[in-house]
Amino acid sequence: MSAIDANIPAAAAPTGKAETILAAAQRTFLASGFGAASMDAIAREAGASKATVYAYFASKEELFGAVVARESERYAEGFSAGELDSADVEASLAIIANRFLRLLLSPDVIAINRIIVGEVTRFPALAEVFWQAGPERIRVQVEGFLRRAAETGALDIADFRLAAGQFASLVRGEIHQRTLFGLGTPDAATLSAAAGNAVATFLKAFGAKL
Amino acid sequence: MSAIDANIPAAAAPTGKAETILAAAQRTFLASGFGAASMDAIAREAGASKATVYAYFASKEELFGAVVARESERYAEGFSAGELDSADVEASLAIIANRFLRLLLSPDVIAINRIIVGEVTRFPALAEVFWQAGPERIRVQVEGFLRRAAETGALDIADFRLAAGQFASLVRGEIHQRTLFGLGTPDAATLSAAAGNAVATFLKAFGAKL
DNA sequence: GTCTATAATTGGATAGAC
DNA sequence: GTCTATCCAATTATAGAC
Repeated sequence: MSAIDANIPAAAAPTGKAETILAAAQRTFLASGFGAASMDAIAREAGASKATVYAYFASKEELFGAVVARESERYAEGFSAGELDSADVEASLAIIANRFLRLLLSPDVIAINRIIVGEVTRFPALAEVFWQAGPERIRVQVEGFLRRAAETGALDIADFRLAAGQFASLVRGEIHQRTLFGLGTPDAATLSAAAGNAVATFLKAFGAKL
Repeated sequence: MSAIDANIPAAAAPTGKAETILAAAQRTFLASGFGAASMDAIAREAGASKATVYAYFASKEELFGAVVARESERYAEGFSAGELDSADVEASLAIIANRFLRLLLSPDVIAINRIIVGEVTRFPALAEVFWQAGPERIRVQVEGFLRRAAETGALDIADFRLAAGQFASLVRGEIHQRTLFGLGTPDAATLSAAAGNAVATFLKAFGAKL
């Protein structure tokens, strides 16, 4: 695996019936959204009857919650910045930016992002689950790297928390919004360029002056 | 009106029945989302019968499209950067950042943003309408200001389009995502601080070195 | 636990009177 | 154009057999 792969862990193969149903629900919800996904479709996708689905999950809402919790957990699971070389800041930031962007733009993450934003009025608690499992964990990783890198003298940062957020914002940039809106899927070159531009601007702002 | 007000034009008071229905549909869709808003509720909100609603709009989808188009049009209508003083770059950027952030975080814009993201699979065309009317128009305004400001020698920018996008990303920052996810509403002080932080970092990256 | 069949409700859309 | 009343399809949820 290349260093800039998104490194999203594959979902565990479903073992019991509950897992099968959960996996089917996940595919259906992520593909259609909460409202457009029917329990009929989920049962069909799982190769089970609706009654069986209801034997494991009391309602559509509960099933949805279980899917979101499960998928959120996977979100940032494979995202780390701990092993990166804090001496070579530019290269390490480029790796982080590429990983982050590939994770953010991966179809599953885009899909769950869309659905949570769309249903936040009906399911406010799920957004919190997603936030803690995803964006927050990533920000912590980035902040940790920035602190280590600053110790080598390569970065000049006063507020690490703020800087980590700004780095993430620069990396997300326009391309994340555009993908969320379904306006084209960037190819690998576009994506690497976006990551590079974000790192370049971040270093112009926070790179230590010689 | 203070210089940093979001300056969102109020919707025109509804005149005919069609306008009344459109306005009612807007309130209902923005409050509940597409799926959860029923034609019954919209008719009730408009003080009309469902049959009347269908006399003006052939289907729920068409009505939704009309609402999104109308609301998108209002989005960036009141956002301008044309009158700002390109000599005082920092102050002008602060004004832009504050206007932009207040616009982005206003309840109506957040609501329509959520609903478009949530329904992008079902209504891909609406996202394009929204993008052109909103984010794109704002980026153009920002890019125009950066070009004028660069002529005074206060900014050192190679790619204006990119820089405008990065400025917008820095301003949006974490706070926009958090608000979209319904995780708290920032007060005025938080908001001004966020705008200030974005401008400061942008100028560290692109301010002309003395 | 799992299925088939069905109840109960909701919600999009329309017919027909005025 | 507007209303009341209604149709019909879809969907959530469950009863009852095995």
